[in-house]
Amino acid sequence: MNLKSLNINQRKAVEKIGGPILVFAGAGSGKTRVLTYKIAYLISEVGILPENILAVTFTNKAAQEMKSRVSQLVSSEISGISIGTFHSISAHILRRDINLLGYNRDFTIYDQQDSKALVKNVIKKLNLDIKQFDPKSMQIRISNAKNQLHSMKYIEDSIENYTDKKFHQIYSEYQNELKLNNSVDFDDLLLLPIEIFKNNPEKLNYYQSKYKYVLVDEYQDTNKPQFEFVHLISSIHKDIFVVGDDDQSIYGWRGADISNILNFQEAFGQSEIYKLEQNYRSTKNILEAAWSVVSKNTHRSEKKLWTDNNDGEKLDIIAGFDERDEAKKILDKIVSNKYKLNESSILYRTNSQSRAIEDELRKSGIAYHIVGGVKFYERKEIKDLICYLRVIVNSDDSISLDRIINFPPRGLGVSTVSKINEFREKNNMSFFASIQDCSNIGIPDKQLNTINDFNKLINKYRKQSLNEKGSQILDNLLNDIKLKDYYYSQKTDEALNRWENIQEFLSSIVEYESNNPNSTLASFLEEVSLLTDIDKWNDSNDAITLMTVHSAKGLEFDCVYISGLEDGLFPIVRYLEDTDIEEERRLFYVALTRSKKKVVLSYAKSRRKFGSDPILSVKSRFIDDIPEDLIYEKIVDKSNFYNNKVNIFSKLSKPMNNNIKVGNLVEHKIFGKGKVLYIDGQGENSKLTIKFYNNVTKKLILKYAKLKLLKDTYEK
DNA sequence: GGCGTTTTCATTTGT
DNA sequence: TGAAAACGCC
Repeated sequence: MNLKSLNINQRKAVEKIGGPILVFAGAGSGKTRVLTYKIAYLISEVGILPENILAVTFTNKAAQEMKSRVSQLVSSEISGISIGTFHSISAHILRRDINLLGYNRDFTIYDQQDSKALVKNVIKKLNLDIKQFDPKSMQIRISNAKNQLHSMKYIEDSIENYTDKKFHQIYSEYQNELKLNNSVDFDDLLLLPIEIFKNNPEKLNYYQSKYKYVLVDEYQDTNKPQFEFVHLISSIHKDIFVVGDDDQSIYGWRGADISNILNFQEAFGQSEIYKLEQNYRSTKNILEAAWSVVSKNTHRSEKKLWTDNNDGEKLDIIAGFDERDEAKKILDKIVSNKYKLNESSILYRTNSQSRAIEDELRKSGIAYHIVGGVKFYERKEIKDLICYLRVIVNSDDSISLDRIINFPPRGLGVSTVSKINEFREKNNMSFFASIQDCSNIGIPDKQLNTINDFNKLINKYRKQSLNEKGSQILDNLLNDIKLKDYYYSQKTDEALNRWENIQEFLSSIVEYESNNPNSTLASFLEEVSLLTDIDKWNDSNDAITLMTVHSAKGLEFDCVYISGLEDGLFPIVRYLEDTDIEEERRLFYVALTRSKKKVVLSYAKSRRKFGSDPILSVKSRFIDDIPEDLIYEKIVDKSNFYNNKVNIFSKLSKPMNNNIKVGNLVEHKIFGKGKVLYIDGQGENSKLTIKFYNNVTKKLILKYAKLKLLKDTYEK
């Protein structure tokens, strides 16, 4: 095999066989190339069969690309190879073996919305106050516990107060309910295979000998369960090859554990480490800017990217008066630039920032596509149909059943449903099982008849699903439940639009079936829950791409616009305590290193948050970290327009009665004394985050809060 | 008891 | 801005 196109370190990493290998691969250093060549080398030079290789990528799209590149290199059939994300690989293992844990193979995969709904049901079932135990934060806490591999026993042992105690109850009941529903959440997808391996040595043994060589991409973003998974599979043969870059670790909030990569050697034993430090992607100026940011971090492995590329263009900085003006100025840049639209991307920290930019793009007629945000399959009208399909495949799935039992409205409201729920809780049975036989629990005849009709409908489709295609089932179902009439009768644009989306959904399942001839309805549902926007994205259309920095990981563009560079937004701050500034810096580093040729940084001097009055903002400290000599042009708003607006602001700000700063001790009429943790914006509209002495944290608008400043000293 | 309408309230990032 | 909860009408 010809390895001439690899540099010396890349080549060493590819040719080294036997034992654990860690490749530190900086941004743009040819990481994908190394992985692709490594797999091809294993197949064509070492003689390992494709079906004995497990390669884990970060997105499904990356998996597809890697597969097709490898097959080009080896010129032989590789369809037996396992390439995919942790979640899709785990899902496949569970489809085969989940019965060992007492679930059945038709299990549903719950997204966070479903999980939250289940947590909420559990809280209600345990008669706890929904205000005191917020379903969303309980769900996050459960997810964190799972990502930390905390066992139920551990959680029980570390109960310190009432909240902990109730949390333990909620978590444990949540897990019971999941099983009763024959459903798994995203975290279970990773945890259950590990449980299978631990309880069934012969299964572990099977996968250990099936996957003789294990490769992991983006290793810096693996969490504890993912580590455990690959560690178990490779623990005998130790043939594991991981690639990553600690500087690009941006998923700490999701449990990604940077020590996985930093402690690789300790975990896997005697191993080889290679460093790829030559960057082939970006100009010197971009790399230097990126370096000036990330080198401020203290927790990182020592390395510095370099490049043979030329200096290239310097960076531009744009400041808009507000988010709309920022967007307009970005558009001006896009128009005057020489870079192609499909080689350009506008990045932001939060999805909500896309709106202002989208509006301006639409006005000026520039083509764009947007990745992320509210996903297609999460739209209400689509999710409703998915829930029908889920119930048809897995009738134990109560969360989905709950969603469709009265959609479209058929006269089964809250009181009927809660009667059924009481009944099923008493008998610890699934929702569907309880509607089979609920004639003696005080439901009026009218509703009872409706339930029977609904029951017949579902059973009809359960039978159909055994030999009909999913697309056919969906088509029949749409007619049966008269959805078209339902939406058309509303006579609103929104309803018509929803019906159009449903048509699109129908064609997506048709397309899926033609691409996957042996597919089932269950496999379609699995794909739907694991596929992300980025997996479907392609840059072939002549359109600019809008997405979050997180979504842009692994991608590259000629020209990258990084917008919303304001303190508090990027780096983002909620509560001072839980902001990981180093991770924010890495995120900015990832954003910069997406660019090959040109970087444009932008911020707005004021910004509206969900339609409210504008709040003055301050330019990001990250901009100040970049040396002046790397900046070409600063387009700062000096127009009268801006100055006028500023005057308006200063007028508004006049009645400001005090100068409250972060760290000050203040007193509120109702909440009492507290410490100012964070101030969002400036002037009387600024929003203060205050932690009061009763341990309650509140966000208050300065002009309404009527705070008394008690102590004007900074506390650490 | 169901269902449409009004009000509230919350926003990082995503498999 | 948009979804979920609370409200109030049939």
